[in-house]
Amino acid sequence: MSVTIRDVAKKANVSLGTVSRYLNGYKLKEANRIRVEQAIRELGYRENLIAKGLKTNRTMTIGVVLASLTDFFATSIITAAENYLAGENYSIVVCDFNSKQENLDQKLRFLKDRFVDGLILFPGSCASSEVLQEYMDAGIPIVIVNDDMPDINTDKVTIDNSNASFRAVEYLIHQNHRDIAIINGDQNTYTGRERYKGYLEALQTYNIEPREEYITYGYFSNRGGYEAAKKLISLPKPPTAIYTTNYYMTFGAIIALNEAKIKVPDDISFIGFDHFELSDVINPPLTVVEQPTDRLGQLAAKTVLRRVKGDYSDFPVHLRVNTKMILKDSVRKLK
Amino acid sequence: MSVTIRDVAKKANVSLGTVSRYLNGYKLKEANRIRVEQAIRELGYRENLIAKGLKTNRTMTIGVVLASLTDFFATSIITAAENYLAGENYSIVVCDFNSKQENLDQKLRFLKDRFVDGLILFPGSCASSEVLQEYMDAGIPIVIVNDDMPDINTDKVTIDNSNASFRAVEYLIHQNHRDIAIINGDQNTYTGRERYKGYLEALQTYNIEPREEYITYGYFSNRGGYEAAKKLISLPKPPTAIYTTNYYMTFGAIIALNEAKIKVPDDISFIGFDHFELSDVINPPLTVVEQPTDRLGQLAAKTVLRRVKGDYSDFPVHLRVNTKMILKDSVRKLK
DNA sequence: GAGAAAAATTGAACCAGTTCAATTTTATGA
DNA sequence: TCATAAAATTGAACTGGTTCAATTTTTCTC
Repeated sequence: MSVTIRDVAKKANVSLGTVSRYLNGYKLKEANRIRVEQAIRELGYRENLIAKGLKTNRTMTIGVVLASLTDFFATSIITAAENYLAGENYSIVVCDFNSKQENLDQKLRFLKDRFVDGLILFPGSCASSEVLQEYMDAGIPIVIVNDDMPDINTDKVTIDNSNASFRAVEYLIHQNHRDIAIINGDQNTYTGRERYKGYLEALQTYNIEPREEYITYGYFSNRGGYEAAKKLISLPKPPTAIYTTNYYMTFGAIIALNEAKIKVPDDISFIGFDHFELSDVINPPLTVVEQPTDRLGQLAAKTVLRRVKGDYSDFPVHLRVNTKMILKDSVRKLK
Repeated sequence: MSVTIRDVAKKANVSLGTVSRYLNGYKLKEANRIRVEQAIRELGYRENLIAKGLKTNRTMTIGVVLASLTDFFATSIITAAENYLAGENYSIVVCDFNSKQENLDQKLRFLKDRFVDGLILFPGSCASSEVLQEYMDAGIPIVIVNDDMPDINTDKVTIDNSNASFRAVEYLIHQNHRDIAIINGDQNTYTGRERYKGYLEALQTYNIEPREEYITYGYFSNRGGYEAAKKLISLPKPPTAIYTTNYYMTFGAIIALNEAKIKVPDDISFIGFDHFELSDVINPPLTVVEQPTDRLGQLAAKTVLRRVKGDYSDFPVHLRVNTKMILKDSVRKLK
């Protein structure tokens, strides 16, 4: 049926070992090389990755596990990772665990049974899993994206979340804002805590006392952002600036401001999170903290591949990449 | 190193053929079954899918190819498909072709080299590919989601796009609207054309002459929807109702209306497309056409698996599922 | 309890590669 | 030209399953 290495060997009049060596990049005698190449071409030979995997225990496959495939931030990162990996002839097997701990365990085992060579994990709000230890024991590298999981001693790739907040709030302070509100994400998550931390640090650095009523929670959801913003603008003394710490909350908050006919930046200044298409559509264009999803994805992919190939020189590494502030027109400089 | 079927056979004191038969669901003599089960348990044996695949040419893997992993609609469908497939012990290998024809070919070949057992394809605006014919020749089933590809004779799963538009527009007509505008998607795509078609059919059915200036194009993008809406509301005689034919355009249009301080539904009625979280946040809540992404995903998965398992009884089938209209408060009944 | 039919089991051969000890070929040097 | 070292090649054995013809065991019948 299909063309095998033996067919190529016969046609090229060499042994199958020679063909195998050719395919794996070893040098052949010039004359043999030419005949092998010609045989491959003429027979239309294609490598059988399954057979290869059986002996080598390599499937050229990286597992990707995330809470939800509909999470724009995660899929942006995965896109970048997939592109990089495909260039290296690796494919990704994706599993979604629907934010449920028991699913996470199950999916991790599922992928392990499929002999993924490495794992890129977006834990979201899920705790660690004993299955991860099995990966480590089996020597399957894991890269955790944008989360910490302190009990798993492995590589991590994150944005510098607290620094992102710090710089956003610092920018507001430099524009003479003092009454700066934050719409926080879920404090049970690493990113949620870190982004809050940066906010507090910035205030502290500039000797501004944090005010409890300016610290709100949107739990990383659309509706949460909407409600938090509503609450903030109905305070007796509303803040002069709002900083939201994720895309969905940014979006919800903007809708709330629009609805209440509050003008940005005239009535209130605003810094959002994540820079997608929609920032162009909202008026005025928003000043936002942009997450370098491309770089995150590439870094995650590169790191996991480095481990797969046996380079553990800097293990475990925590790579932090900086966010970028995109200055647009949603922040007013106060007198 | 790892526990094989031979280890199990030795421990259970049967031949490896017997263990293999047990694993594949054949009946054993009671006593043997018990010993095999015990051996499997005690040794912690796990099936090696790679080895299995080598002989059976089955990888228990379905390839998924789409334009962009960040497309919410597609990923919603994929989530549902993935859940169903995982339940059947299949995994999905995902490739993103970044809306480029040459990438599509390359990714399709990439997956074929990985011996996917079937393919779920979201062609988006891409044309057919010769590689698809190779799949068909190799007997690898293909299910196309929400697109047509007339030159590929295979299964399709779509929503009933033209009917979705028809019913939305009909609903507006029943609320006594006559000046109904549409914000169309890209007419180079199947969904774009079909949704436009349903609009025209509804007008025709109720003897309403379509007006050229009410037929606008947003090309399925945020910004496109925004600009089309702006154009519509600045017409000398603006429409009394706007119907948008995709999520991103709905979003863009709403921003444009908000910005222009046009009240929905007092000044203009509105029907959007796709029902996500954000409909809850926008005020007033939008009447929308909801796409049953869960059902689409399940159907696509079920169909491809049926083919994988050799059931070609109704091949090729075009499954059309109906959209659902969610009535909220964005349409006003005219006198 | 013998003989025949049915059911269950066995294990060598196979899938398409890799690997490596043994062998052959080529290159080097005096 | 020959001995030797270095490089290239060979092919059997292996990876962990499945398959199926041959064999063994069990069941059934009289």
